[in-house]
Amino acid sequence: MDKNYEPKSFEKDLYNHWLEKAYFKAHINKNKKPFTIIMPPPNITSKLHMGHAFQETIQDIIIRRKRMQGYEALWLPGTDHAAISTEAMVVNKLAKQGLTKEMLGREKFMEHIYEWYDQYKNTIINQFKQMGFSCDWDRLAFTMDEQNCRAVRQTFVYLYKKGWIYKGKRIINWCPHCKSSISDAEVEFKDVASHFWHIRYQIEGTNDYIEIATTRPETMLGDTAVAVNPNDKRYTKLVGKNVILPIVNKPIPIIADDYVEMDFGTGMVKITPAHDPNDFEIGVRHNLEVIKVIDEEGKMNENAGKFCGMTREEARDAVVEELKKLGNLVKIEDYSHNVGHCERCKTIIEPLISSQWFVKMSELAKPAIEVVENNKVRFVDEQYKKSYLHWMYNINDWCISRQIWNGHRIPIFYCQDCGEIIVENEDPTVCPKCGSHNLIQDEDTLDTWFSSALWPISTLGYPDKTEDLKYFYPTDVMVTGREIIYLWVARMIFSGLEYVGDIPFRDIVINGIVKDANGKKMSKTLGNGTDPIDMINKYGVDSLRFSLFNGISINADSKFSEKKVELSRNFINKIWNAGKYVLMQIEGKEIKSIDKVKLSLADKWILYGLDKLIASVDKKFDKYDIGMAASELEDFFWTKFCDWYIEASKCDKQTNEEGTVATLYYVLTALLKLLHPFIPFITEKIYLELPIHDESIVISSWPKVYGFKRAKDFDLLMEVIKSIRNQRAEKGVPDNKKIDIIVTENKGKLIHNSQEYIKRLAMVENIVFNTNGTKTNDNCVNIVFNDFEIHIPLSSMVNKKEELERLNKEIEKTKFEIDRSEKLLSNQGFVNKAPAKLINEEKAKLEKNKQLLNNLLSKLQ
RNA sequence: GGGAGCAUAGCUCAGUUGGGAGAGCAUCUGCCUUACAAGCAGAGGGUCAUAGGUUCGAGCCCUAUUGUUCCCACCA
Repeated sequence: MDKNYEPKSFEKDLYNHWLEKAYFKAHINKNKKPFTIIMPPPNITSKLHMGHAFQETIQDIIIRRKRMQGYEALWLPGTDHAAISTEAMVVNKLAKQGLTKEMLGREKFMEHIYEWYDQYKNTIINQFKQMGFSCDWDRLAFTMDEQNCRAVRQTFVYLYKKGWIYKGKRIINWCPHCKSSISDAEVEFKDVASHFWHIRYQIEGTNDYIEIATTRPETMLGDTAVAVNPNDKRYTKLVGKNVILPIVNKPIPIIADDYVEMDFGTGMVKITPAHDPNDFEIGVRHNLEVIKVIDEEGKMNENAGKFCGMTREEARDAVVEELKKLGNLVKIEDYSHNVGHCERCKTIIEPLISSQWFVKMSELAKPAIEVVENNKVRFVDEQYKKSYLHWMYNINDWCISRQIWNGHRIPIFYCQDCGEIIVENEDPTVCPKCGSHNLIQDEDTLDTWFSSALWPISTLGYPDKTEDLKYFYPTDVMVTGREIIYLWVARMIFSGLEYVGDIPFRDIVINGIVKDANGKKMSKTLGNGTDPIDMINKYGVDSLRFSLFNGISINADSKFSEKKVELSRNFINKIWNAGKYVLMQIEGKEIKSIDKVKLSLADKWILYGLDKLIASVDKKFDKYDIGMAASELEDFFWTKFCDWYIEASKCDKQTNEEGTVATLYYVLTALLKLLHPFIPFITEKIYLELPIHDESIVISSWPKVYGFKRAKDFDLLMEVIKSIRNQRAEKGVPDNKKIDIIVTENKGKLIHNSQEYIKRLAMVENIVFNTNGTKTNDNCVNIVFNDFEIHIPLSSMVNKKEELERLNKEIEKTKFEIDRSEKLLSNQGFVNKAPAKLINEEKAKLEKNKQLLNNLLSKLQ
């Protein structure tokens, strides 16, 4: 092995080797249980960011352990076509060349889209490979590939024929500048300073007026009602009457609807069903006429009368002027409120009414609620179960049509001659009703989530009933972000249940967000993100991976900092050096089985500790508590294995080399395996250097608890060593100066048998045993244990007064402990109600401390 | 506006079914001890956000308050 840890020198080669050996490929194997993770597909054109690095590594860690545990482990990767954002990027690119979608036409435009995909598709995949992800790359899927197209088509046809897809009206977010509908997610709400215009409406047939307040006076031209809260006593009498809509001079009804808040504005809301989503809903409930007054360019249309042709902004001023002239404007108030803007061009969104396709949700939701309620599908973090169920109970029908060209085109064909609607698995060429060939396909595409919803089944072969589906499905765990529980997770659940009759996954792990060092979300616009590739180039993949997990909870948000990567690199460097040392020790030696050798105190201690570690790490893994598993492994490797065991083994190897070699090999091998899911490269690198090893750590077996006996004595010995070290430091003895100690051993032979450990680890030159009861207190620091005493003659440094003070402090501490135990044990409530185990422990402590106190007091004489 | 999470050492966070407050970093001290100075050894540092309650016993359970983060909705 090289002297220094240089990750770049081996990471790439190891990964390529793993690929060549096909370790990540999963096959149907009836002798093994499958374990399956389907990767949430990243946007095909995206670049690796910390979010990916984190979320994907979680899956890699889980799947690598399962593979080692002997499961047929499948991690199936894929990419998403991200219809809207890709279309936007391509439109922008074309705009720079002076081109628009419309100029090119649908077919040519789609060619540009696919060119774009081809250009970028390998970036993210190659970066995933650089991260060491153990996916079965031969199964790489794409939400627009042939398999997914068939799955989408057949699902659509199935739902349509079942009557669960229908056309309905809905308000969409329309960007008058981009001339496109945009999704809710692409609407940016910004606080805008504006006004509240108070307008009075005459009540029909009276001289009474009501007053409403609005931020959008220009939409009043399309008003078809005024609404009040049904519980608003001020207005109860007015409900059912009409008011005269000013300017338009038309009677519109006053209706009652819960949506209206009594104490906001005047408690009266003008209702414009064509230009406001909430008003639209109210319109549906009350059967109101829908009058569109603004067109797709953001201009007033013919329904706006004399305002026709004005922009929204011009019309607003003109309407206000007109109201003023008519005497209907009561007052203008300053007001700032949230207004939706187009994320890309910053134009104010115009909500417009339009025809959209919907999926009826009521029937699909039922089983999807049931499986989560009864934990067949389990949110590992229970808090999400509640919000999932709440959303599902109140689910709205799903609007699946999008007015863009990129994506799965809606497979609905219209006969231009007889109006027949044709929905089949194959594109029709002739109308089955009238025989016409004059057919056109719906212009819209499907919501990207329509194909994503099928992801766990389509990637395994759906709509065909494949062997893969039978073997690998339902998958085991889905790891994803909390912002897409509704958009994606929920839809995968009802899709799996409806289309293949089973849940898509058993466990759902919702991972947190990796934020910057200040706790801010990493974002492109803020420029506070760290490129994972930079970290890899500087510190290596393992360091980055470990830094993302060490000590964090994967369900909580975490803070990333380069410092953490550096610290992880330090740990991995420690592994490198420890590996180097162990290899030096065991090189050329016969490595005997651990049950065939004589074990030293230290050997027994580390082996017992390893057993406990394995059990604990397994428990944490099974709870998906992998961040804690990582830090426990680090602590064991560094503190117990390196700082204590390896140092102690330097004594043992003189007298019991066979045991030391066997233990070093056994423990290091197990630790490398336990660490492998987190840091695959260094663990493989060292593993392959071991004199005895399997073909690769990737496919080696996960460590199991052996059943070693506890070695209590070494724990006591550590206390002894620590107390000597402590006294040396307290008295200012530098580490390079060896000292002599005197030991009085009243009971047992622990110290007698452990002299080499003490000498080496506490920097002691000579140990003298005080066998004849000589008084050794003078000029000594006396460390008192139950069975023995350590006297450290530090004549030049020990001040008798100081030593007396130190002893008194020890005595006080022990007295305090005794007092505490006695109080507790005389408390009837405690004795009656506390568990027996605890009471016995307390009694034992009390006895021990009483004896210790006697020993200490004797030192004062 | 609705819902959820978090609040523990200067910083980042652990703290399993309630049973004596933990780690790492940072700080201070001493060491180049032949795997490792990207290291080794030692030390100091906390009214567990606040106020109540349940209990023999509360960082942990209950209630309220404050601060903070996120999700959903976007309000005329």
